[in-house]
Amino acid sequence: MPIQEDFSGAELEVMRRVSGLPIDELALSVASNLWRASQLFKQKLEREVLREHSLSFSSFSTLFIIWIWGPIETREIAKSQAVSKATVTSLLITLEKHGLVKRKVSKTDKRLVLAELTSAGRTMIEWVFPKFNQGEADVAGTLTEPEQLELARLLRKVVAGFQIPLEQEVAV
Amino acid sequence: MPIQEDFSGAELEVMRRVSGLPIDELALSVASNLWRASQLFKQKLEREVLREHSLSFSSFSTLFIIWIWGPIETREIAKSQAVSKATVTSLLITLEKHGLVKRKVSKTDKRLVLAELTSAGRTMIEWVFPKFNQGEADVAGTLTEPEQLELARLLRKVVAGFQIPLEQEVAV
DNA sequence: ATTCAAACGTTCGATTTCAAATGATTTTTT
DNA sequence: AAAAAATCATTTGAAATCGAACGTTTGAAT
Repeated sequence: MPIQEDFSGAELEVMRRVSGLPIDELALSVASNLWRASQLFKQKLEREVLREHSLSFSSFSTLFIIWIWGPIETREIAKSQAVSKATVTSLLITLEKHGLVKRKVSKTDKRLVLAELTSAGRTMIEWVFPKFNQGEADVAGTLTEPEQLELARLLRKVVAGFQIPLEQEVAV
Repeated sequence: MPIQEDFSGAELEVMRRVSGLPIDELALSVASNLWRASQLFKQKLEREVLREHSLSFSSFSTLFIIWIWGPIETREIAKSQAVSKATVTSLLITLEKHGLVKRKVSKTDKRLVLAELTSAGRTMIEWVFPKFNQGEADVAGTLTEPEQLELARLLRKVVAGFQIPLEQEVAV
């Protein structure tokens, strides 16, 4: 099976050095390329799009979520971004400091905090998002359109796999 | 074209709200699922495998790279991990504090710093890596083997796309 | 040989990140 | 209704992360 020609040089060397150990090489290959692609993507967008607006990748993502979902609870931001509530607090403080976001306690449940954009925040996201999306298009553009569709489908399936953590064990 | 059924609920709502803007929805879909999958993967491994050994995802990755590549220069760790040199310095300091790694200045070029594992570091990575790989296998296991191969291939192609940044424009 | 430029790792300041602990509020039990 | 448990967001302390600035060392140019 000539799998070598599908590997990058570094990847091949790793495989060579862990061969002999009883490991799942295909899973290693999937995971390491997933991680590497995501990090390169993040860096590209931060450097080419976000830096000039003094936004971090996380700040931008948070701004985007608030833009999409209107006034939204802190805990929902955390869930949608797959980060802790503490992280969201920290991000919102930074965004508030920059005048892009406002926080207010919910009237109906005083434990909840709602986040919404200021007009400066709305201006910012509406200005930056198209450029961000262009960066996404540059990255995805490495693939043909059928390949992009397939990649999205496979990633979606992987993501869905995380959301059924214990059910099967409980069902015993 | 019934693409809806391939979207998750949240993803669909985002698409609905940005429709009307001239954006590349497929690229958005690829990028957001890439990022989400990578973050969920990182969190899963940190919680289920690394936490009990007091290792962060980055610490583990650094340990792994040093394990594979023997004494290795700081700049090469940075490149292979797609992080800045400053980050590597910080990670090596932490790893050194925990007695897992040793640093030494290169004899032939005093600007370079070489990192290598201590015996405690080697014991650690050889103990943790199989468990880490099992976590990778759990994640990849959501897909069939042909799907895993295809996902790895597509991600590898995306990664390769980052390594030819300006050539084409220069060629004009 | 001396100066100049490039490359390297580190330091610095700011932000992001998390788990654990905390304080406030709401819901459930009793 | 009072007490207990659960649920929030925040704070705290530690680490990760980056760009920019810095000092050291090497290589190139004069």
